[in-house]
Amino acid sequence: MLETFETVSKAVADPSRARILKLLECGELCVCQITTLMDLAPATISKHLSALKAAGLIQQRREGKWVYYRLAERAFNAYAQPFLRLVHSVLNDDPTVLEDRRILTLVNAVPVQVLCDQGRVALGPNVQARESTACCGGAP
Amino acid sequence: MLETFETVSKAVADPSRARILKLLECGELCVCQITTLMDLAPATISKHLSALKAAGLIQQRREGKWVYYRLAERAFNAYAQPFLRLVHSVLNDDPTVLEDRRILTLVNAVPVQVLCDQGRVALGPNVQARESTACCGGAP
DNA sequence: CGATCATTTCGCTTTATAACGAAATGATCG
DNA sequence: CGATCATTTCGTTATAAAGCGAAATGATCG
Repeated sequence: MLETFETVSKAVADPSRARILKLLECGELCVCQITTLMDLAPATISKHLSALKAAGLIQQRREGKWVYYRLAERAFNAYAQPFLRLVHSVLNDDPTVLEDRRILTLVNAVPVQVLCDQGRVALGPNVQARESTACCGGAP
Repeated sequence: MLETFETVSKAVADPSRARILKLLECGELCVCQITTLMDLAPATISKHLSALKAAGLIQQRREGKWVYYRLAERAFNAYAQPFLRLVHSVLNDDPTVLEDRRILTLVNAVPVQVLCDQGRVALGPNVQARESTACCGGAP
């Protein structure tokens, strides 16, 4: 029991995974969509999703070439739903989460196939690399 | 915000710290009581308490030679109370937590001064080292 | 049925965390 | 006001976790 609690709480207690959970609150996403959104390597995202799934926080579904993840609907253990409810109730005005959701609207406007082929470029000029907020107007 | 969420969730997502929180649900305890209960080095307990305090989950109070810790009553950040409520609602029939609470009754029956002097010995024969459940009837 | 391609696993490096003993701190109480 | 002693900090070690690139997997669709 304590062990399961540890698995679930540790799964939540990582910023990248918390961001993924907040994204999935808006609806299911496939791996390449999440990868593009978070600007991390596919291997990294896959490992995060694996941790969230092992914790019973998310579930997967295959459709064609893509694997879609969504928040868990059934209670796989005693802790998953309580943690999901907690996460749902917080971070809703966090800047990172808000920015993620802004980009999410751009992602949803692009066919998944295009996203897999082109990555971030497919999102157009409204999206830069994550930390480049000040790089263009910076000192010469 | 995400950073604070990380601090609080990471503080909760450790079995030792979760056990401490469950103990403090029963009332405040001083460091040497917690040290005896958990059978860990004072330095280790102190660090855990420091992490819980930095997360706004507990607060401290000095009385004489001892420092007492209790669950936080005020909301030091947006996440502490939600996490405390979650923890309060779970793990209540976890074997480790139940055993901790059993030993807690023994601890509360002993003056703090005696506990500081003698450690676990002060609790009498009903308490062994943590992992010795099967050591006495084991193979020769 | 074989090539393609999204996803996952593997191997590795870097960074973070838990635990301890020893030394430092700092409040109490002779 | 100095000794004592509970607690904290420091320094270290060992284990765990995050991230990536490269290779493996496995489902799809020519």
